[in-house]
Amino acid sequence: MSGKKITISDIANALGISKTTVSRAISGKGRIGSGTKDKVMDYVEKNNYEPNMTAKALAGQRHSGKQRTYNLAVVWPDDYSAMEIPFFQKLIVGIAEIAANYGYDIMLTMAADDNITGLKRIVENHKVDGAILTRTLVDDVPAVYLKERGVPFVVVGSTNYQDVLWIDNDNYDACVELVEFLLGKGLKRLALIGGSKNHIITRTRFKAFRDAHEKLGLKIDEGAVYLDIENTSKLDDAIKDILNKDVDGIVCMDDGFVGEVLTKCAEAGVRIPEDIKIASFYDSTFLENSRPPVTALRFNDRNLGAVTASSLIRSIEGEKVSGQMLKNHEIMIRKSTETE
Amino acid sequence: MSGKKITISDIANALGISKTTVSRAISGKGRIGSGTKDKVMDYVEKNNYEPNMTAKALAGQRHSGKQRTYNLAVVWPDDYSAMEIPFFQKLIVGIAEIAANYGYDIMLTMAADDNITGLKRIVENHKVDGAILTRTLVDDVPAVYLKERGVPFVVVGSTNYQDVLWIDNDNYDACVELVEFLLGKGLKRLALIGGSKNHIITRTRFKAFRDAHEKLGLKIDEGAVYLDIENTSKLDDAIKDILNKDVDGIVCMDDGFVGEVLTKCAEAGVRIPEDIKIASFYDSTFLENSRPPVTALRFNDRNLGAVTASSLIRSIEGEKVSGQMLKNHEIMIRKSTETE
DNA sequence: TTGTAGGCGTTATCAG
DNA sequence: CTGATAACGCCTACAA
Repeated sequence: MSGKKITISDIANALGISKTTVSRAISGKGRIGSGTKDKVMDYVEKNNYEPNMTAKALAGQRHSGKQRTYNLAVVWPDDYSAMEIPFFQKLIVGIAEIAANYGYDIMLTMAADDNITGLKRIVENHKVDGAILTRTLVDDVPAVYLKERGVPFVVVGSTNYQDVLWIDNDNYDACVELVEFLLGKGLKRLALIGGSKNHIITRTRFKAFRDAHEKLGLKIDEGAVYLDIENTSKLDDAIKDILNKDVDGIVCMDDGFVGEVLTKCAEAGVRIPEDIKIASFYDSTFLENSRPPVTALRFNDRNLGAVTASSLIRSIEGEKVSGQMLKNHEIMIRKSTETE
Repeated sequence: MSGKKITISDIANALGISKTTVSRAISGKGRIGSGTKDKVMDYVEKNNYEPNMTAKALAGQRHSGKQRTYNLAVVWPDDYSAMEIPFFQKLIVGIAEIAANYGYDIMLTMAADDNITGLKRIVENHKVDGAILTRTLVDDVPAVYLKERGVPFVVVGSTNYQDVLWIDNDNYDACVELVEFLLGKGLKRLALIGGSKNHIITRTRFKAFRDAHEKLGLKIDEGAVYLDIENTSKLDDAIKDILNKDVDGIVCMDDGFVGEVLTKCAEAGVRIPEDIKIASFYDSTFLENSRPPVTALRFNDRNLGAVTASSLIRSIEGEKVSGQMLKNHEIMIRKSTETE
């Protein structure tokens, strides 16, 4: 248990060879005898040597001309509602895990829709090599800034901007599937509750909702679509409206809406699932344990984070990578949509 | 608009002085003639020189102690259960907000109980000026490491270690209050469900649970105390046990346990609050919206983060600061503990 | 296949 | 008040 940091010089001395050889053994570059290489790797393992990224970056500066920090920025939305969503938390765990494998560390910063001073400070002080935007916007100030500035970045979610690297779950397909599932149960009048239309995800989900109807030759009831629901009072109004409307199902775009819906239904004496079915486009433990448990789409957010991080890093290191859609959803069918 | 970065050597050459002098002019350290200093600063302005943080960090590595990165490390627990808890997310929002005010940025890293390689990498590469540990452990590997290493740090929560700066909510007082509230309603046989005994918070809560009983001249039923509940199957076993035991109330240490408890009670035909009352030592929107809503302790986590950050920064900047207990809890009384 | 030497940009030490 | 110089840990021509 050495509290001390071990360097390639230490290794070189211990093994009676030169720093160069050690460097080569570790980086894998240059010709080197497999015997010596094994010896070095062995020592590295036993004394758990960790390369000093700062020195690496400084040395690399000469040849690449570029300043490297081995840090990635992760940008979180700053609105209150996002704080309740475990999505961002899971995402960052996936990001951090992969980043660590590549020797990168994570800088976290918040950004409100138009306030990106935190991101700016980090970028302009050269504290990061690239950035991950964890939410895409229709009018995406952070993305525009990073692009202008020439900073490599990836967005999590789909985007309308050109030449922006993105990684997304197949939200569209998943939502279509879930709505088809509901319609297949014979439901005919579905209400929809969702958040800000400035979030791309809201538009994607809405489109999926509509398309699923059309696919089955049905039409949605525009009057039962409630978007831009961003606080409790708007939500309460929407729910009250819905309950007066003779719908047979309520689809929530996020798990955050569901609690209030369940509460209000119970207060109004509306039984779930007998009178109205409920489903959510995003799952959480809350929906799993609510009474009744609520049908929802589950994605692998941690994996999404992992893929995002590796894409960004590869892109930073000069590789040509392109956007991709991850297929990894699952419909968690629960009591809230049961038919007898 | 030269696309090239300019270094202190460039400045030195251009001005016909030495690198040392330039360095001094820029850092403000050491004696220097105001005339030369002005010349340098002038040149710096005109050619917008930007210091190379990487080189700074590397150089600082030797005379370790003085270099400033204006970064703080925030260490998150890496276990699966923590990912579901909004506490850490709220905490970091508070931290980031205050840090930004002081010009600091946040580096986020995960640490399992004994695996602190991420933290080590950050510290040994001199990427941060200090650290915040968001969970305290009985056997606290990260804290010991930082202390040995001489890195300023603050822990969120109480700790058994000496000379460690800590900031905590008044969990003990709050828990005592809640239990007294329950006992005051005439409940006599309370069960308790909690997580790992290696977490200080678990011990604190348990002690409060016991002390509240003693204060009223009552004794707890040791057989109805279930700790180290760390996965669903253990939880299910515990609940089954409890329901066979003729208790009149169940106290959960965290909101995460409550969902399962409600579900199992419903399945067993046990009515809340008529047959059994339920309360939680930690609140969340889940408890607010569950059926029935569950009585719980609410803390201001964001504020806790803010105070933590400002304590750390002041400590980094040489001020003498000491641990403190924040008084900011509230008992959210809800239907799950109603008496008719 | 391996070693030597010099440099990446900055700061601190020690002379002038 | 200022200037050489030696580190910080790593990388890579260029030699051997």
